Amino acid sequence: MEDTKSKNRFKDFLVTQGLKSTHQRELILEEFLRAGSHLSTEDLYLRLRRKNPRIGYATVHRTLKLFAECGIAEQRNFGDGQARYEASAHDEHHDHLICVVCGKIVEFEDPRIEELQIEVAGGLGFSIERHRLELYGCCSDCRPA
Amino acid sequence: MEDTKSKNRFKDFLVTQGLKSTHQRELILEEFLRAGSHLSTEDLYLRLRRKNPRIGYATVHRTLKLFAECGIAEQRNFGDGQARYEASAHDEHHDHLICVVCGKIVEFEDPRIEELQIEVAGGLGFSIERHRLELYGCCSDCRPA
DNA sequence: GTTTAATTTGAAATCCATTTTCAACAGGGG
DNA sequence: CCCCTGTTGAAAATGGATTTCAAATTAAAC
Repeated sequence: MEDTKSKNRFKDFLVTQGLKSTHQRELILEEFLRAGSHLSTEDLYLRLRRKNPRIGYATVHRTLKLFAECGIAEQRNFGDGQARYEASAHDEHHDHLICVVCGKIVEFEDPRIEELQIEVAGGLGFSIERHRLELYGCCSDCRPA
Repeated sequence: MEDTKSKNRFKDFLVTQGLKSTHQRELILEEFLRAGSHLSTEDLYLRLRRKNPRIGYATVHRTLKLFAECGIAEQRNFGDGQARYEASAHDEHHDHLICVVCGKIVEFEDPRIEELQIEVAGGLGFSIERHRLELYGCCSDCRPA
């Protein structure tokens, strides 16, 4: 249950940072974990409003930043001018394939590419800390037969 | 002379699109080609102001979009909240290494990585149109000996 | 349970890069 | 030169992210 893991990690984070556990933070975490990945702040905000109209955009925004800070979420940016968040699977990293027609986002991972990145960077004197790889193209559903 | 090539391409673009060749557009293109790559709109605007105080930000912005449209420039986004533009070398593609300490940006290219990208995407039913690969790390100048 | 000190909330305001508006201006064909 | 159309630039609008601040909530202390 990744959910429980994330919830515990967030609780621990709040405690160690001297922050408080609130109703809103719980609601937001619940909904964040329930909803699929790659949601914008707006997306999550609207989903939450449907169930609890008394929640504020600012709170959703601040809470998502907390999630990122404590490591249970990662911020992404696919160039549409909106930050998106996804629940992070800790040990495994992945990159993204984005369909330019329908907007579908698929995750993938390839150790050979990672390997080459390290090699290339090393050759230029860099040690890599993180990277971003996004492939934009057309998925099979959107390609004319 | 890549410069002449870009200038001609832009001229052709203006003609075929029924757009006009103006003093400002020439100035902006000159300065864009002269200045190094990875400039933000603001950067270029300030450089231009030094020589010609009568040029407007909106014009620089619009003109950079024209450059991108006609293919002599590419828009980049390295996550600092500002779009950057670089002169595009047509036949060759490259990716970026960014030093998280000093902000230095190095370009690189590796056909093996490109190859693998196509392979991986194909396996998931995608045909790639373009991609973005950025490696963030620490350059040799910034690494403690 | 009550008090207290500190954090959190949410509506609204602010920020800031980008984009649009619009009246004055410039290009270039006729 | 004239006219039509595209262009310019100052200013305003936009839109997502972020901050402000008074009121509300939390959790520790009493």
